[in-house]
Amino acid sequence: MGRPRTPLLDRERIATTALEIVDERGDFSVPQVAKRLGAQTGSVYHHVEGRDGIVELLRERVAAAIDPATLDLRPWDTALEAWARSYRAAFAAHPKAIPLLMTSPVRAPRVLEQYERAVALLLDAGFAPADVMPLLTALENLVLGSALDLAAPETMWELTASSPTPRLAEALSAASEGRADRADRAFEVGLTAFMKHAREVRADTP
Amino acid sequence: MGRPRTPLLDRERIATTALEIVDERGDFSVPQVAKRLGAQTGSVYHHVEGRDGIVELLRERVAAAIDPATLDLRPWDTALEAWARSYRAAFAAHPKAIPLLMTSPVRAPRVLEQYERAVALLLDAGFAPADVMPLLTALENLVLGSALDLAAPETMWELTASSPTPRLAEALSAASEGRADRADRAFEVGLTAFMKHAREVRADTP
DNA sequence: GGGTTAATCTAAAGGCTTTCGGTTTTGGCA
DNA sequence: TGCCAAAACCGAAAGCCTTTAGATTAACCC
Repeated sequence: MGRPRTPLLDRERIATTALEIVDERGDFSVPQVAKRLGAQTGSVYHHVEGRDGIVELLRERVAAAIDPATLDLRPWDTALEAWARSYRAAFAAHPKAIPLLMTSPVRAPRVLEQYERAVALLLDAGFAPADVMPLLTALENLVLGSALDLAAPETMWELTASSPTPRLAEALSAASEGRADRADRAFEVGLTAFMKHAREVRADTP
Repeated sequence: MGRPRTPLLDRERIATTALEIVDERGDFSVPQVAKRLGAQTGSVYHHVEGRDGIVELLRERVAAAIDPATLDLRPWDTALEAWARSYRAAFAAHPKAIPLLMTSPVRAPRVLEQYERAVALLLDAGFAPADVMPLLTALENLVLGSALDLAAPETMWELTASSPTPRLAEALSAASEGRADRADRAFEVGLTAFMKHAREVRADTP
């Protein structure tokens, strides 16, 4: 009891452990984190703003894997596309964490900076100021929607050949892929559509 | 105590009450539902498969507002676009419920039927069988991603003029809309992009 | 060296989910 | 009509969880 010679806890270790648990079980609790770090439940609250604080830490941790260098690429469309892929890949690396993190968007300073640079990228590329936010928001929606898809269990589309939905079954078997492949292809479709549209919007901007 | 003359609980009333609470507070608990219906907590479990069962009920309830008649429209692109709008509107009607419902997609029979018909719509319109699921999944991602956006609090983009992200602030003020407007416009951007791409895919199909 | 701050523990309140056994009513069937 | 299984509810309890508060000891700064 009392203060230990070498600290047991800090935000870093709490975040790492919580993410570890989430990767394993799809969820976490404060007592679970504490136990794994050899501490008591209450002690965790000295380092973190409650359970929600830990979730926010996880959001930042996962989003830290988004590669900011993608936004240095040129031309603008190459950069934007690479950024979107990196954004999605960051979440795909922790599929079990997605339901926990998706409910509110990432707005850590680290990511806000990237939005700033993405805005600059589009403005400098000649987009009209009023077009920029709707486009970036649509891209974010695409990324997050696809990430959500990645967390959906396979069994959702498990249909027998004799199901009452023969044409759905037909379309599923025509794709003949696992759910990861299907999720990837759907993301590619959405991204292709978005990029094409973005290029047209820019071409139509005086 | 004992069985009451007129039942206090049934799945219908439980779902209605839970949705009511979620619309007010953004979340619900079984004791809250029970109390509002004048019953004890444990009694609820006689009608429903635990708390998760209630969430599934809410998912179905909200998705029931998707208008299946949209899929009767022709030509195919008018139908698909109307369906997507109706799909999103169903969730938009309960913004506070979105975080609770988004974590796994709706796969109630009622909605599965609509997927079946959407598949038929695209196949009959001349799409290649292998293209259908990726397209529909991408559309679903777009709808769910945009719904998620709808649930995000305004404060997320609250930036002062003197923020360290001047160009983001510039783009936000150029749009000069509330968050609901911005979410709507982003959905429109995504939907426009998707529909245009879908038409091209079909045009390229032999 | 002494006082302040930091990190931990113990303890407890209050909420949640879920299960179980008891009690009363209902509805079908002999 | 009378009986009995099933249905619907209550009461209670187990075992989680989140969060707060006070006590205890170590570290740090002057």
